Amino acid sequence: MEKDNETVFDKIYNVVKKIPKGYVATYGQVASIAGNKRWARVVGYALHVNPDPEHIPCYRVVNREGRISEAFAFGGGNRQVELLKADGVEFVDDEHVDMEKYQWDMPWY
DNA sequence: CGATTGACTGACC
DNA sequence: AGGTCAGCCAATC
Repeated sequence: MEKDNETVFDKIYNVVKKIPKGYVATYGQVASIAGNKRWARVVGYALHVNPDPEHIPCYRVVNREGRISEAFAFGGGNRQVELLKADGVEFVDDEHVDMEKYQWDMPWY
């Protein structure tokens, strides 16, 4: 059933793809769903390699502060903020997302 | 195979 | 309140 050939990265990608539009998730959140909360670093690394940016909305993944990492720059710095706004996500600051309202509450988990 | 890195988090000062 | 240190895990060189 589960393919052992899949790495943690693939699991993380799968979780990121599951993030509903209009919501954001934290690295620790994604890591927790992927398998272990301690994979927060791995999640960051996984998105860093980001083999499929078109299918992996990495811009919906933010750090625990609700802010997008500077290293994102996978499309142009603050560009991710614009994408999140387009999804209906509100910002408390130019770089901080309103986690209280838009953080993924994963209803099926 | 061993050492280093990394888009994080939490705790401590 | 804000900055710094250490810990965690997997992938890469």
